[in-house]
Amino acid sequence: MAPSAGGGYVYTIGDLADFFGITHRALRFYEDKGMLKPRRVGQKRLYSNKDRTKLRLILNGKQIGMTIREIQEFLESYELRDGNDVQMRKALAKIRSQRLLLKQRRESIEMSLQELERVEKIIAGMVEAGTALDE
DNA sequence: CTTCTTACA
DNA sequence: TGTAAGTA
Repeated sequence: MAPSAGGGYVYTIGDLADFFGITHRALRFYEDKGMLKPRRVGQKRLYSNKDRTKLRLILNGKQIGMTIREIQEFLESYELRDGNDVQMRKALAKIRSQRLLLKQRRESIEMSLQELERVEKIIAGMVEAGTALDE
């Protein structure tokens, strides 16, 4: 992470990828989607602290279950600095619906687990009793 | 289809 | 870097 003339830090694509634990390809993917616009110096991309913040927003968005399109919209209003309230309300709604979704999945998984356990006991009992052997 | 990852040239 | 194939 090299400091720029202005005092702000700049990052290479590898710096950011390592920092956030993603690949350079993901960064290019987001760039193709117009969510990141790193400054170019020749071939190289140089990311500013602002880019880093945007990437964090993208990753946070992913974590709460936003689609790329939703994140794009979120970033748009973030950049425009308007609709901040609306923006946060939407994010909050997304968080709540995602929590509900994950809880439902957990319920479903727990039911599957219980069913598996039930069947496992039956089969284990058969094996132990020799009932499973066909003869 | 979406959202990347991996890999090759 | 473009592309293609694989993934979940």
